[in-house]
Amino acid sequence: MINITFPDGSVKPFEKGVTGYEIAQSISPRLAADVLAVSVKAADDSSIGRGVTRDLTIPIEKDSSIRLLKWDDEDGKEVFWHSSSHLMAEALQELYPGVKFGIGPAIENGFYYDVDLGDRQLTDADLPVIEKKMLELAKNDGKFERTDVTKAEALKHFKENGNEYKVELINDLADGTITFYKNGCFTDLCRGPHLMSTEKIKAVKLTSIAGAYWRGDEKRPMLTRIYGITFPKKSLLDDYLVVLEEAKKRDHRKLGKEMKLFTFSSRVGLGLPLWLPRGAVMRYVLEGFLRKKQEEYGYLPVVTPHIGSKQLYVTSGHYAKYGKDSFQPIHTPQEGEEYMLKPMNCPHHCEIYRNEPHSYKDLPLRYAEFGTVYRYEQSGELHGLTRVRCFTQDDAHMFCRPDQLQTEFEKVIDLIMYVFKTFHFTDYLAQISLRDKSNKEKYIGSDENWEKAENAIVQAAKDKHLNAVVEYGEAAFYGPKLDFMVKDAIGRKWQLGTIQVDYNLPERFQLEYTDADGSKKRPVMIHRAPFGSIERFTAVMLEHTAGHLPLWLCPDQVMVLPVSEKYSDYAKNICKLLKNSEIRASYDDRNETLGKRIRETSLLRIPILVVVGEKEVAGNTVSVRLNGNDGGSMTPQDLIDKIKADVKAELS
RNA sequence: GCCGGUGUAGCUCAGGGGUAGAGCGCAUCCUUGGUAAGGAUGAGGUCAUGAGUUCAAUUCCCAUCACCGGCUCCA
Repeated sequence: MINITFPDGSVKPFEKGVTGYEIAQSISPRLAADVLAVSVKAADDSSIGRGVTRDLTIPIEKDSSIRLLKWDDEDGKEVFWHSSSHLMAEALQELYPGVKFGIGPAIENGFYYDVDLGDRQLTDADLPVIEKKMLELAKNDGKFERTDVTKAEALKHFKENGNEYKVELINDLADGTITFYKNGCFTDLCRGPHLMSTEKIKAVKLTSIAGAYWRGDEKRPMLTRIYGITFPKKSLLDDYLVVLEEAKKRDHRKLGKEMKLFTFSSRVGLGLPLWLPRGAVMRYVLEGFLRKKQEEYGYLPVVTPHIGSKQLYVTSGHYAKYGKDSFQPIHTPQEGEEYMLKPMNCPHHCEIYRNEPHSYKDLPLRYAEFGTVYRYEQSGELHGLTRVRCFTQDDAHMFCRPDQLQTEFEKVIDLIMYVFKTFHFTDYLAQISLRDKSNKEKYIGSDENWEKAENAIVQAAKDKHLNAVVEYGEAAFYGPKLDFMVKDAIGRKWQLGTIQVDYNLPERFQLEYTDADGSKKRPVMIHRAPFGSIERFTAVMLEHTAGHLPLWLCPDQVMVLPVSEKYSDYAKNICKLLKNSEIRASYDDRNETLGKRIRETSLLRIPILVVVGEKEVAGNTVSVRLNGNDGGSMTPQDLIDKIKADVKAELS
């Protein structure tokens, strides 16, 4: 007998070799019907992990803690979707004989499979056909059969059916750990785990077709990637489709149009946003918000030009690394002169540092600038305001002594946390990017400095109780970094805030300070941007709020509507009164019905609506509507006080 | 840059081998309104661009460009 420990801490004895499925059956038939996989952690396993997800049919041989995974469990969903990708592969194999398979994993919302269909091209019209086939195959209750094979057997199998992609994958594997899974007539190289059978898959939606390079390498063949999602119940699919529709309504490109914030023009050029008056006002408010906070944190404002001589970027090293993929140099009437649009602000800030000699007592120096930069992003990568060719970084560079690095870093984390808290970005991902230690020659700077910087970041994150993930090999070539990612409406992650340590530029620009003993030392540089860029931040914020910006940030905080033209003058006066108190207000006395003007104000997402008519004029009051709800009647001064108080509360 | 899709009025979209439609928006007029669309009239389009097939192309074919979904990239 062995002891099985359940998540609630209870322990039950079972026969040695009992399967997860049998355990579920012993508890209840309902559980046995719902369970998808089992997470097992042997009692003698001292590793930190939560256990290994396994097939329900694999015998458990030792005392273990287990979790029976159902649909509600993220791990359960992963198994479900992974098995779904095999089901799709089976359908593809039946529909398109000779298809070759790459990889087919579960992803955050569903799964995909990369396939090589030879000369055949799939279009959206083929997706329903594949969906139908999948459901048909699923109904046949296709069991997943697991077999252990040797590397030689595995290679033989895939060489025989001519699948060079799987052969390549197997060649990278160690012998002895290879498993095959078979469902219906489809056999795949796969580590598993899988469902017991495909019959649990009751609803299928294939969402899109895309090209994807084999193994993510743009020099290798491009496979067809088919994305899909499946559910154990039809109603769950319907719910999901509704959520997707809702998410599309929050798309910042749509909101930007509706709220008249920004636009694009092909005549101006690709990826070059045009900020409309309302967007520009919002942008100024956003900048002011950060400018004020940065002043508290001891930042010094600087302003630098939008271009710099080519020599500047040769010095910084960016020309050699990125020159040919950038906007190309600007040639002037003067022979031999070349200028470049600035792709980043740091070289300019380094030159500001060099303007005068510095003492160790002056440091840290923090130069801040809303610096507009120009980057020639690949055309296929441009995306609304999240990826553009001209954008404004809320940039700052700290020049500090090595012993100040960690403190400075922590202060930046504080600032970024303040920004995220103000915008209610609670669901962010913090990622520490460190060196790939097996490949140190890729990085610039001494081993010792890297160690110090990496430790400082890890320690700072720990001190600030950041729940950060560590990624090795993701560091920039010049230093490690800490990035903050926030998801958009449909779950794509975008990097917003970033803090990067840099040993490279101080070296290249020969930056120095004089230490206490009179010797010349090299400062460490920190790049940081809490928003990342105003453009991307605006995009993500719009999607988060569905366009309902916080009151302090709204381009128009108040719209004053006279009931009829008779009360226009009163409306104008109210508007003026609000403006005198630095409240952003407009009035709309167009020849339209009140109902219509209210509707348009709502579509612009102006939060406070003031209606004035006969009653209000008589009593010198305003009738207030707040985000669509009746806010009652009050004096203009009461309204001003209320707005001031609300704004203050939002920013506290 | 690569793979797939889309491109019709300012916006959202319908249509289809015989040179175009709706709603919203815009303009003018009527209406002077009480909390999410008042009424009438009118102006707007080289049907993305360029070649080709055809008696005839906005429609079919090809190329280019832009946008959308991915991939690669992202100082």
